[in-house]
Amino acid sequence: MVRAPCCDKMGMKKGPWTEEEDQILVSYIQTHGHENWRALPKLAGLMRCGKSCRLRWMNYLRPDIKRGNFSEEEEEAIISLHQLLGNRWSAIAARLPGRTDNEIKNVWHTHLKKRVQPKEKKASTEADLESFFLRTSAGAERRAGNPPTSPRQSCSEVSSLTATTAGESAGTNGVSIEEECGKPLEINESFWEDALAMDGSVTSMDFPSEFQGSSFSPEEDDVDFWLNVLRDAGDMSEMLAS
DNA sequence: AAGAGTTTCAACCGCCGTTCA
DNA sequence: GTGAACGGCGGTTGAAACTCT
Repeated sequence: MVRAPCCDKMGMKKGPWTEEEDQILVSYIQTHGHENWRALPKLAGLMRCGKSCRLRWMNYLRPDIKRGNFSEEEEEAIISLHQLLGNRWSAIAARLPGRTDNEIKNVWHTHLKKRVQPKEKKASTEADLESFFLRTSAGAERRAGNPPTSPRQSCSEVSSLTATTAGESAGTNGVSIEEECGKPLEINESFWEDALAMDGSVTSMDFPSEFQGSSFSPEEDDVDFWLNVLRDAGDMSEMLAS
């Protein structure tokens, strides 16, 4: 079966947006919102595809968009996040307020990619992931009152870890990291509080050093952030192992 | 000054996951 | 259970701007 195009292409305008089109779109969204992108252009009187309207709004017309060049701190954050998340631009953008996935993707391909040596990148990412998981596992053991485990886990062993979301197997307020031959380790709010309390800062977890800059310090109570990082790191370790 | 080559970035395309009838 | 509709995402394109010769 052939899927229908996202909109009727007949008569739809393409290419750069004019100031007038921008004003129409902004005015319509401010008044009516954007519950249905497909229907929006017709209702607003724009000869544009709904997808085109959404892209224009999301990337350029939203009031919370930060314009202008990226700061050094933002660029460093992108490089660090890219090492961890790969080409998941929307996930990276979610950590940089006011920046869009498209903008980050562009700045990566035009500036930042050149800065990162591919071999060095892979090696450091593996080391960072190993260190990260060692610390998180150790933290859970420590919290459970068990002595630190040894020997060290290899990166391939790390890749056997899987994260499951709260409610699936770890109760109502946590994420569990299940090892292939061990009991589930519960990663919940208390875990992170304990980890943060090790010396009073998130950097004490030995999380990859790039994340320790002041421009990229999540709030200590931002548990969702760390849970997402954990899931993302799990995805990344699988990719590295393959 | 002008043509060629390079860089930048807004926008498009097609795929995927989710929702809903 | 199935397929259409839709939003969202990452890859790619191409015109404009810029730099070099």
